[in-house]
Amino acid sequence: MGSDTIEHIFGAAVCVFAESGFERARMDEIARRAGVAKGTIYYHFKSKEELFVALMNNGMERLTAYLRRRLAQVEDPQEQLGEILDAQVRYLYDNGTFAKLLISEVWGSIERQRVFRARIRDLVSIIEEVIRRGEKEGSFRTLKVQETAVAIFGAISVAVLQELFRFEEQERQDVKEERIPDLVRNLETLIHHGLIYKEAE
Amino acid sequence: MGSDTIEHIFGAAVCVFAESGFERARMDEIARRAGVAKGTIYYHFKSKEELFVALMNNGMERLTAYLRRRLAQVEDPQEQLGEILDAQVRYLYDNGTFAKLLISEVWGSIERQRVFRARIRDLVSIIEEVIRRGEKEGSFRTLKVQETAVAIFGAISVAVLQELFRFEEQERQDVKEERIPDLVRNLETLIHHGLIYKEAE
Amino acid sequence: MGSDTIEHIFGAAVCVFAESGFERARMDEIARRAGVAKGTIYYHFKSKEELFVALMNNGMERLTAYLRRRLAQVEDPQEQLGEILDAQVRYLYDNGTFAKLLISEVWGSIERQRVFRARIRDLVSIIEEVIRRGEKEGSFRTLKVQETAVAIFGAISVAVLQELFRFEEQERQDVKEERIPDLVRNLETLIHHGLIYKEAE
Amino acid sequence: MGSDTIEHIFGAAVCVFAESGFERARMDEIARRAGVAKGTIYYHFKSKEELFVALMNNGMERLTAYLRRRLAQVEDPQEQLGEILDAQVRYLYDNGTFAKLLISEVWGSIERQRVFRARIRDLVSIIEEVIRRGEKEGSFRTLKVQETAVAIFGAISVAVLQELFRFEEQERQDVKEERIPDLVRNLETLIHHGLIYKEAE
DNA sequence: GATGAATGAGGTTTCATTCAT
DNA sequence: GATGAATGAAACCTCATTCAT
Repeated sequence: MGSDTIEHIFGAAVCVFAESGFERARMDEIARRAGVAKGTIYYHFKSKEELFVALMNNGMERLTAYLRRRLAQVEDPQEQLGEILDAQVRYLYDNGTFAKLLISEVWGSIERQRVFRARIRDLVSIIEEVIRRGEKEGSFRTLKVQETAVAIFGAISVAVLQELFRFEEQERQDVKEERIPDLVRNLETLIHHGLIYKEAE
Repeated sequence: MGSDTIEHIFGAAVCVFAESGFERARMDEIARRAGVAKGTIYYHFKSKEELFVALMNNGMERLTAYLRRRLAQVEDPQEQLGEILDAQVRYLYDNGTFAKLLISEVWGSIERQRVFRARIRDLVSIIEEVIRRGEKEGSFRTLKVQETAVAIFGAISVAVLQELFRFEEQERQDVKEERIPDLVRNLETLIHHGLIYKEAE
Repeated sequence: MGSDTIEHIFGAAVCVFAESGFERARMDEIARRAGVAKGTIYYHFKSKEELFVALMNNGMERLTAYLRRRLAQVEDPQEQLGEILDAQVRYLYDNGTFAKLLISEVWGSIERQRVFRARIRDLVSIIEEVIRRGEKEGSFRTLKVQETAVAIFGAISVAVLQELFRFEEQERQDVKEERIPDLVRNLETLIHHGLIYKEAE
Repeated sequence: MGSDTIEHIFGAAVCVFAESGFERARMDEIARRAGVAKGTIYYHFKSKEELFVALMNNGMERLTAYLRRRLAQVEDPQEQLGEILDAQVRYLYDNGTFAKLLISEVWGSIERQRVFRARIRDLVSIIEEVIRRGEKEGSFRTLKVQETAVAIFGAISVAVLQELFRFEEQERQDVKEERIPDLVRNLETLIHHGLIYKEAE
């Protein structure tokens, strides 16, 4: 069936793009792994670039949706921040390929940032909203909302990525259930309360 | 003088690599901007890869040295963390090209992480040392040292990068002196004290 | 009705072939403009080549038929030559797309000349017959019949083509009724009497 | 030597383009026949298109120069027209590959006509000048100058092309010295005096 | 030390054609 | 009769690297 083909292409593409990066990824390899002819990819996507953009949009939309779903489950801003941390760590950990691409291909290139501007906005603004609500409520410190949200996003992403690079695929699955809560707890403490034990004033 | 040639090549290479990324960067373009023939680059560097590695090592060494120098100027761990924040923000802001490469080419690729493992260790361990000292002293919270250091590194890098992408080259110089302190102050508060205004217990 | 489909395909094909030339013409585009699926074209024509040949044969047959019809209306060889001139100019002018293909795809390629040999013969021999009749009657100069016929054919075709390229589609319709007689009159004088005003002897 | 390489590429390109037409001509084949690597062609010419344009400009410039040289040898407009006929027939006959390309690729395509507009103008205007001089002198009939020049150009080109297609390469060389004068004489009579033996009035 | 013409493997993309529905 | 998703051969072009000067 038609939709099946696209699924296969998507599946193969995430892997190959993540393994090799956008430039080094070869359409041949994507086709081979998807079990379709090279031409078939071009029947569905105009170019390598378009395939990549479709893929990343898909991944970012799903991450956004997942974050919003998790967010809806709690009311208190502090708890919401916790949910976001846990959700983002979990999603990036489970979609390691996507995480790599997000950092290396989207975050580090101005052209790509332009292409994905809207989706990045969506993602960052979820964190922003929580920060704003916390501030209004009086439980959060007053900070530059956007800068802070981006920094939090960066802290989580880079931390997860580093973690992913430390273990090989198989090993990762084994330790996953103990590593994720650890990671989340650590980031949560850092972001909630900071490094300094007791505030001076 | 011969060393002059290498300087020119280095200067051109950082720009081109940062503008286009490693893969898309063309040796032709580097040669053109350096004002030398393509063969000359190959006389000094065995390959594109080697040129890139030399370049990044250089940049990371300089960042490391700069951080250490700044660190030596204060004693208190909390102030040291402040110095690191300011130093890293400033260096990445001033070397925007290098910052981009650090995120997109080094941080996001496992092969590159392997190549630069030692330098990354150096960089991250500076933050780690400060955290350990703060903990021992009792003024810092007890956290997973490495994970925290990486998260802080990520928070700073992504925040600066985002900032860099918001302004064009020229404009950047104009607002630099007011933006950097703003950025640093915000990151400092976040990392020192976290988002939550008052600790519950 | 089925024949309707073929009409649509033919109509789209002339346009696309003429706009892009045989090689650059894409079956996709022909199908799109004909309002049918690509497979439908292949249901009716074995290949792109076959579609093209069918198309050109059709056009050449119609030109031949038209020339013969016009020729039958007058008796005198000189008048017949005039009729041919007028008829060929008119037909090529009205079927600009066909005219282009005749020059670029049929006339300029030996393989195509082989394929259309018979039709080209038909076309050229109409002119040849008139020349022969004129010679026999004594009113025409004695010349190499075939070479002369081909030269006349070329003069008319290239002149009309040049004219067609000078005006855009719409504009062409507006000036058509004044340009065609002008063109014909000029060619007629040239071919009937030559450039030289008074023969020496 | 460098210039040698370009000569080889040019030589191979005319042949391949003429044999197969622009679209079907393969760069691989041109490279093979030129005895260079494919990349070498791209080192000297940015694209297939650019190679083709360079080639045709070269050919048209040489034809123009040759026509002007021949023209300068006689004074009388009627003799000049004869020279042009002889020169053009001879050049196209000797450069059959170029002749084919002129008709099929340049003359029959509006895009190409645009690209070569200036060179085509040069070529046609040589004939125009002779016609104008003849008119002024009173020895030539008054006709639309441009249209007439184009028609003459077309008559000659198509006639030569047809002749070229009738003989294979080798055979052509053998009959060349008797065929060219025949062709020229016939065209000369046609264009000088027209088909009609005696003017009626 | 420095040059730049030449290389050729390798990549993306195109598109006529097929075939199961 | 008609469809359109799928194919894969083939073409253009890129560019890191080499080497004779």
